[in-house]
Parts: sequence; C-alpha cells; structure tokens
Amino acid sequence: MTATEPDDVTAARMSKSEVTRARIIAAAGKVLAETGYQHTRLSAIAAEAGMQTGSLYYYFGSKEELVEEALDGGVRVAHERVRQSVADLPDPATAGERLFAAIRAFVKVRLEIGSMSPAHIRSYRDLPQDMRERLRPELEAFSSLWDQLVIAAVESGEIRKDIDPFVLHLFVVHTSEQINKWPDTVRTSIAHTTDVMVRLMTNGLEGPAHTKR
Amino acid sequence: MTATEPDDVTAARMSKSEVTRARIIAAAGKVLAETGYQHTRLSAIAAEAGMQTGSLYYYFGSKEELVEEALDGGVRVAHERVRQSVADLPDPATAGERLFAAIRAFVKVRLEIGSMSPAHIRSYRDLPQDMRERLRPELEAFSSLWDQLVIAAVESGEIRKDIDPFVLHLFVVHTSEQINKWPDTVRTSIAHTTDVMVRLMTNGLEGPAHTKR
DNA sequence: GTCTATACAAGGATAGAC
DNA sequence: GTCTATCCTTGTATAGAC
Repeated sequence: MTATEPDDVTAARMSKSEVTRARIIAAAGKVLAETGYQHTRLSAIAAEAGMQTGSLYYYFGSKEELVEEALDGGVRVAHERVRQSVADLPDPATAGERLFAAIRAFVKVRLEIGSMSPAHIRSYRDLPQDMRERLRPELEAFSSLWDQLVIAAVESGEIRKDIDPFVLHLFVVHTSEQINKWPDTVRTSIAHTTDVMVRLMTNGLEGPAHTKR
Repeated sequence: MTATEPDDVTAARMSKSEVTRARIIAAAGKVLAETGYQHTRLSAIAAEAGMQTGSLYYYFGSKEELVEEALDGGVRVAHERVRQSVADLPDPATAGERLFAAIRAFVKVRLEIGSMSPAHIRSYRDLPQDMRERLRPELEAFSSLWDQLVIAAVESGEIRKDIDPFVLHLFVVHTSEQINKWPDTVRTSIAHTTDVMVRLMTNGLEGPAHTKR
C-alpha cells in the first residue's frame, strides 16, 4: 500500500520486529487514506494489522508517532518519484519538458498508490499543530521543487507568462489531485488517464485552437 | 457570514428567538469554515455566539442538527447565486456564455463568503454518514446544474469535446475552489481575481496561441 | 510480543437553579 | 432563556498477565 509495506524481498532482510512495524505502518496508511486523520482510530489500524489496540504501543509511543511516520512516508514517495522522473530525462531537456515529466510522474503516483498521498494533503489542516511543524520541511521541499520547475518553464516561454507562477504551481498540484474524483469509466489505463489529465491542464476548457475532436 | 445571519432589516421581522437562533447558525458557519467539521467544538460555537455551551440545546437538539443547518445553508447560497447569475443573462445567451457566467458567480461566492461553502465540500467526507445522506439532495441538485451547463457548452462547440463532460464539470468546480489557496498578493480585487481564474481555466497552462504577455 | 482490563481525558448531552 | 454542574460515551494510553 505504501512504500513502507515490505515486499517479500525486503522482508527477508528485516527482523521480525521490523516486519511487524512496517505492517502496522502500512495498515495506518490504508486507514488514513480511507477515513482521514480525524476518523482514524487506533482500533481500526490494529484491526487492519491483525492485532489488538493495546499491542500497537509495543512499537509506537503514541498515535501521533505512528500516524506521522505513515504520512511522512507517503509524501516522500511522491517527492522522490517526481524528482527521479525529471532526473531521468535524456540530457538536453527543456524546462517545459522537465515540468511535464514531473506532472506525469505525479499523476502516476496518485493513480498507483491511490489515496495515500492525497489523504495527507487533504487532511493536512486537521493534523495537530506540532505534527504539522515536523512534516512541513518535507512538504516545503516538495513545494520548492514545483516552484523551480514552473518558474523555469515560464522563463523559457513554454508556459504562459501572464499569471503568477505560484498560482500556476498550485494549479498543477491541485488539479492533479482531482484525478482521484474522476469516475472509473475514464480511468481506463494509467497511461491514458495521465494523457487526459495533462491535456486538460495544458489547454484548459477551451482546448488548443478550439479543440480537436 | 452566511446567508442565515440576520441583517438589520431582516432581524426586524424576526422574533427574538429566531434572531438568536440565526446568530448561533452564523457562529457555527464561521467556526466550521475556520476549523472544519471534526475540530468544531460546541464550546467554540457557543463562545462565538456569546453564550455557554449548554444553552445551545435550548435551540438545537444536537450538534448534528446545528451543524447540518449551517452547512446546508452554505450550499444553498452558492447554488442560488449561480442559478441566478445564469437566469440574469440577457435573452439570447449561448451555452458557453451561460457556463462562464456560472463559473464567475461561483468564484465570486467563494471570494465573498469565504470558506463557508469550501468548508462544506472540503470536509464532506468527514461528516457522519446520516448527515451526508440528508445533505446529498442539495449537493446533487447543484451538481446537476453544472452538468447541464457543461454538456450544453460542449454541444454548442464552445468548449472542448475530447474530454468526458463530467470530468470537465469536476474541473470547473474543483479548480474554482483552488482560489482559496491563492496568496493574497494575487487576490487584489474580486473582479481581477475572477478574471485570472477564468483565464486559467479556459486556456490552461499553455494559454491561447502560446500566451499573451 | 500480544492480550485483557482499566485508568484517564475530552467533548457532547442533560438536569435543575435562577 | 441562560447558566452551572454533572453524567455518559468514546477513544487514547497504561499495567500487568501470559
């Protein structure tokens, strides 16, 4: 479910304790994604992980500690995938190519790991103050990457110059997140869905030169 | 704050009891908008309305009852304003003109009554099951209006035909909501902010014919 | 390591005085 | 009508058995 869930290969290298811990975090990620922070009950996480509520405290000191680890992991995965997709581009890539590679990777992450990352962003305001503080650096690092990509693409003339770059940055991120609300009928393959999303973001309601069929 | 807050003229026609009731609902709307459903404490609503927690129960049977009335009011206001803006168009209006009038009105509502309506949509998933059921008809009525507007504009050829109309509908609504996250620097006047939003939604990142300056 | 039982805190709801 | 005091429920956290 999340990156912290151990696959068989990874599990082989982990102690039994680490495996259980990872299983709990994966369970937390799932429950968080489904119900949001405020509705996440330790009892639900425990049930998902196949144990009793009290047992969680053998691995984590508090609900906050557990939840934070799950959320932080979700953002890191998205950030890393986006970063990597840009780095993987063949050498002379334009700023626009870099931005659109990032967008594609981001959309892809959402489609693949489902609502884990969205749960994070969506319920960010609901988190306890101190947890927000600790998660902020990672979120800001990710945000900063988007800012750089957008500004570079504005400067290279590959995207519009007449709107504040930060607004464009928000547009990219938040519009990408809409994909989770799309009906299943349009979410056929990941590749196709990504194409539709990128086309919509690139050209808007009207579409290029008054819409191809 | 919300439409249910009595202005002086309206208040003159209401009994004292109705006025107090309306004041409480307005307080609830404000607290809900600021903190979201789950963090809304009756104590906070009571404080905002200038009374003690227990006193609320003279007017409302439960927290749910109070909250529901406040949320329902928020959606109705937005819906009504959008509907009205379309109805107010001079007689021979095209489907595209109707859609864009609706978008402008919706953006305007958000800017004016702030986060009341957003709070609603944003925390919809957090609401108790049974409350969702009861609010659903109003939300669906609003949703249905958007659907009609979008489909008509697709058919008239005024917006793109190559993407599922319901996806376009979601794009309109959710992108409009992004406006609440825009920095204050770009939100100068309501008219200007609305223009920027509409331009972005209409033409996307790239902009028409490769972006005017 | 995991369980069961229980302490403790927070917040919604009720009762009764005024 | 509004207040204060108190009850009840829910959910986190701890203790101690196994």
